[in-house]
Amino acid sequence: MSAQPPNPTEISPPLLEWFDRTGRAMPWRETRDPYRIWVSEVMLQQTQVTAVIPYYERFVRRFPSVQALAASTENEVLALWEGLGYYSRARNLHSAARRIVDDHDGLFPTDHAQVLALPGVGPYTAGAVLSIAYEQPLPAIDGNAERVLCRVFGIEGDARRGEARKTLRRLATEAVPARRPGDYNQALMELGSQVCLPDAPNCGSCPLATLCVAVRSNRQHVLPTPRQRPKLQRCYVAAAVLWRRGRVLVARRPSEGVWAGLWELPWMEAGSEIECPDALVPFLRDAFGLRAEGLAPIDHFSYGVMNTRYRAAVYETRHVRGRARPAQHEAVAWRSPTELEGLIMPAPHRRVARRLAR
DNA sequence: AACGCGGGGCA
DNA sequence: TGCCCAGCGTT
Repeated sequence: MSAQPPNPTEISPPLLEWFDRTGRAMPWRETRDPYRIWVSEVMLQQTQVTAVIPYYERFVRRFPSVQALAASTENEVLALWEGLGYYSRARNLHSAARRIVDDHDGLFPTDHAQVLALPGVGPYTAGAVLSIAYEQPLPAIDGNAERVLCRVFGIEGDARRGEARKTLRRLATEAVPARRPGDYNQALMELGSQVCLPDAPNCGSCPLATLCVAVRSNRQHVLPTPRQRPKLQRCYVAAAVLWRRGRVLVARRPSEGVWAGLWELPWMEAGSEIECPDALVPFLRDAFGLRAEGLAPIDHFSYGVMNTRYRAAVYETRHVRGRARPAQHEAVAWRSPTELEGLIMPAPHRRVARRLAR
């Protein structure tokens, strides 16, 4: 009962027509400047459009050109990135800007291989920037576009691996039109995010419905084939708010690994639900050389990162003795809740800091 | 509170 | 190819 997949060249005309009619206005759609397109594409990685817009506007106002970005310090860039998360994106953006100035005369490269060689730029970002800014007919397959293509062409199997992956890439490449490839790529992603939704696709208003294998075989809900996902891990953490003269202890993480170089509250991981702060006391002694007493619970919340679900408990005390000396951190500091605003902190720690400032 | 998702670096 | 990185919007 398999419907015939469409010819890849049939996709772009109805899609572009739909995009011209319904495409949303976005600040980075007002420009053909490859630098701005690039900044927007990096910000849009794992972050939604509405969250990106204010960050994008602030960023290009502060750094209007690749030269301005390259001339700044990494810390300035991270400060503007604060709140967007996944800070390696900002570090890569900054280091790539320096490379563009040093090696490419300050012009965003037009050569595909040179673009792919920039830190933080992979197949998606390279295709997006080169197609949108330079009209190069390259595909830009993000998660939304992948879902649309799997449904339209009826691609079975995990599209990230094996035969399905090859098929997807071949058809995606053939489907990119020579004219308006950048608009086509944006249209495909926008269709995925606005119409071809994961759970409840709105096929009635989809410009590709008549071509779509999934629609014609009524398999919208089984395509794309779900990926195998590892089982969810659960973790427990306890964080400490240590007060001294109206300030709390924060520590700067090492420059490698998770949350590299960011400031955080003292915290530890535990194998099971933490019922009492007893485990924190020896931890604070070992990691900071501090003797804490009277830790009392003030907050708890949960957050997830990919495959792990964390349950966090926050304890505070004013009874801390000793001079803080970090064993695993690069630095420690005592900061008032207001001063914490100026530090770059990971999302869960920022949450606690904001609570202290209220 | 549970759930589901993404793109790039790197060995 | 498989792990690492380490957040948020939706339900």
